[in-house]
Amino acid sequence: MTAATPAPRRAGRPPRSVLSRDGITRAALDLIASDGYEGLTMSALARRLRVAPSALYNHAASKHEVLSWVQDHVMTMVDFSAFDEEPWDEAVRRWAWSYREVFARHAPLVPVIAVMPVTDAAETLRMYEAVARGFLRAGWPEDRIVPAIVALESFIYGSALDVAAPGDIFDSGTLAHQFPVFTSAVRSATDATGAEQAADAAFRAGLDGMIAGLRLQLAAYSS
Amino acid sequence: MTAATPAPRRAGRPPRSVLSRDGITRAALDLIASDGYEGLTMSALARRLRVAPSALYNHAASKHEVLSWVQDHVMTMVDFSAFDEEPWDEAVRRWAWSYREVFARHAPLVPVIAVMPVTDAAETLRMYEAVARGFLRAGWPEDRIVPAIVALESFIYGSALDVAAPGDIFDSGTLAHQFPVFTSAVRSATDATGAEQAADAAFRAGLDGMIAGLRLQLAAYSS
DNA sequence: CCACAAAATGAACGGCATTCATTATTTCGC
DNA sequence: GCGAAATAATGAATGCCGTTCATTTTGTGG
Repeated sequence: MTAATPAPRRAGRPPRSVLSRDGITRAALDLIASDGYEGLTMSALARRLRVAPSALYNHAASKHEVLSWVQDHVMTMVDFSAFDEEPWDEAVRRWAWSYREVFARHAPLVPVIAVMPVTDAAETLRMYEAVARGFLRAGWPEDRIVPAIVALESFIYGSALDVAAPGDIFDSGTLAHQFPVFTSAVRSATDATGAEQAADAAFRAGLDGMIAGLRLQLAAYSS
Repeated sequence: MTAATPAPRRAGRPPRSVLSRDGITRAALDLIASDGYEGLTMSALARRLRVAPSALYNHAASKHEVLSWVQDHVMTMVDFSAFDEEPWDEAVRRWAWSYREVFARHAPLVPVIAVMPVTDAAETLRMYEAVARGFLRAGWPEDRIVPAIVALESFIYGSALDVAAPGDIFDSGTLAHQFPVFTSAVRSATDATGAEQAADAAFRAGLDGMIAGLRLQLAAYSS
């Protein structure tokens, strides 16, 4: 029984390639799941893949590129199936809640994804195609679809960041007496809903508001 | 004329303190203005203040704390004066546009601020107080004010990130033919408004939508 | 078969935030 | 007014990070 350590690989190209885009992406997601995004380093990634850190650079140009692979995979976790089954309002609502939940668990991706081109991000494009079809079917003018989607996405990204905020983020501390109106509003909000669901309450208010507002715009286009 | 180099400071506490919270914050903002956020390092900050990097840690516990000072100062650039002068709709609109513009120029602060407690952030609290007063005056129930503000802020933060996105972020590249509906929607949107104002169009659509939607909620509370 | 591309190792590199020992100065309690 | 303690600077060192490069081995196309 000496087969425990499988003899460290010598330098030089191995018989069969050890790394691949899919393998790296999977390992990165595993790492994120166990150690979070601060644990996702090129060294840790290489360690998990039983490879020297520099080997990664034969497949990815940079850590940023690895992050873009992760981002595209995370998009597959967003549920947009409601656009095939439900009326527009309800489909948008379900999609947005799913979208926010997924990226709340992947908040560090938000600043990356908001700026990253979708070129070659096939899964991301799959989602946009389904959503755009849903908007078109609901009667949206073609040139208003993308602005509306971007607006919803911006709200979703911002809200995903908000989920990570501590429950007492609005605690004014010693300065409370200088800002009585706001302090009182914070208190009555946390009384109405628990502090831990504050993010949910804000998301619901904003999403329902935006859906209603967009529907008004849609009605205006139709007339 | 040998007074050019003012003799490097010896080790030991100087007669009059060289550093202060305000001075560090100012230097950080200067640095950001000239070199951007990637140029804001503790070394560069120390260099600008003619001080050793380690001296900064007598005043700030970490770079993150410096960032929180910067954030609070940046908040003073947001114009919320409309809440004293205009009806609710218009005040929210002006505030939101100003807020987005400021943080579009400070996008790297967005993930920080969205999670940072406001305790001891006096300028930030000043803004919230004014906004909350505006909502109260417009007839909002006290416990609905904070969720509405958070919803608007989430949208603003997400939109600020969006401003930094490249104009051709939605270019589907070689995969375009697989996603015809979305590709066509992108084209007709960029035809209608220039690519560089895409972010503005989306922000206008979303903001007007959300304001209309929130006004509907307000009307519902009143009845 | 041979040149070249591909894919690994391992040793570097520069930059980063941060810590620590040291030194000099001020401030505060007695 | 004096001594102790807090304060605020220096400068050296630490450890981690992403990344690059020379080298070695293996696969592959002309």
